[in-house]
Amino acid sequence: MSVKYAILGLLHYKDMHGYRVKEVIENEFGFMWSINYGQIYPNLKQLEQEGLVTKIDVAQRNAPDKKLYSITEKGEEAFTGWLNTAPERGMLIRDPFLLKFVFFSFSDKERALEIIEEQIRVYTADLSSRQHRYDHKQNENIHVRLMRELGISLNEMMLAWLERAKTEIAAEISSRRPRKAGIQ
Amino acid sequence: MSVKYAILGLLHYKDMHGYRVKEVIENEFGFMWSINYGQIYPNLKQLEQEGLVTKIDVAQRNAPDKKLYSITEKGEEAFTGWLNTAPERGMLIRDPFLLKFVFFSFSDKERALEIIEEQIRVYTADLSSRQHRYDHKQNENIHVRLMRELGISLNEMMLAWLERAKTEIAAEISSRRPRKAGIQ
DNA sequence: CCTCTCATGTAAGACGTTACATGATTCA
DNA sequence: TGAATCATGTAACGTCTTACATGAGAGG
Repeated sequence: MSVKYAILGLLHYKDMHGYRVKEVIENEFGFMWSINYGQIYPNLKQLEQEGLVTKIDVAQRNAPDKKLYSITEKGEEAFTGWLNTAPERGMLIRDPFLLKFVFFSFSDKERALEIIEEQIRVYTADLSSRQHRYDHKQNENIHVRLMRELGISLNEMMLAWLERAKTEIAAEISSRRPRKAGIQ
Repeated sequence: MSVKYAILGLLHYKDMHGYRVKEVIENEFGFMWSINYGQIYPNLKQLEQEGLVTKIDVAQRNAPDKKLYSITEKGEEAFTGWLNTAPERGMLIRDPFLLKFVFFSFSDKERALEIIEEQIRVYTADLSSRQHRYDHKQNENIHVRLMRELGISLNEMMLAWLERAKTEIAAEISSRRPRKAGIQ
């Protein structure tokens, strides 16, 4: 949907080839975006056909040739237009863990707790890598810095919530008061 | 990907028809899931073919007929198997606003602030409707209650972050120290 | 020698969204 | 009369993921 504009935005910042685009998106937008070559290369081709970017082949000595893309004036206009428009739809979180979580009342409680603990480990690792990245890169650009802070806040909030969930669910197990499950 | 299991999970809780499935998903998983009939009806058909659910037609007097689906034993097994398996991939947030946000260093600062303010209004409205739902529904099921709390926490965190972002960006504008933009 | 990184691509399939079609009843 | 709610569905179109294919150079 907006992969196109994400690429355009990166090319607006500097010329890049497809491989680098993926790298930057993974490093910078990794917590909110996933991308793969099956999206990048066809999109770059399409952007070129639409006249929003141009391509030059660059030969390299000790690495494969690459195709450097630059944004055109028409591309700049498209990008600016998109940027100044209010975003279409709101945030969507897709997390297979959260979906399972809602149904944990129907599952073996001990197994549910195990999965929660696994998840805590995952988020803890995520948080420390984000923290590390935040501390060890210069956060010169205010927007990029704020985004990194958001990633950290999100992670911290999830962890706090998971710990609370774990405690409450564990308490329910030990007090053995099976209640009727009820969604809505 | 797991729409199938979401439906199975709801049918595990009680018999439902497609229309109701959508309603429940929107109300309960609304902040992490979006769904439409184009997904539900074909999925129900497929689940039936796989023998995971069965269907009965129910005639109604003052409303159109409906097709009530029930989970089968095979369906229960499939659901339990899925539930006890560690979730595949991690959380993915898709938010067109956040994507724009990263690029706001390239945009007209005043316009960027306007968009941020719009976003604050959106999240404020979201929060109060979630708060309202939390206060006015019985939260008998611990997992459903915890999920609602997560939604509220998420909302509060986003608002706090947006307010901070707004203040910092406004401060930058008034101090007029244009810095070089830099992603990584 | 084997694996990693660099680099570009395609094809098939899964998944999701939008828009349309139908039609009765209820409520203002 | 018109809109909203209840209810089911499909077709077309987009988007995303997975898996494959290719190949050179660097480093252990």
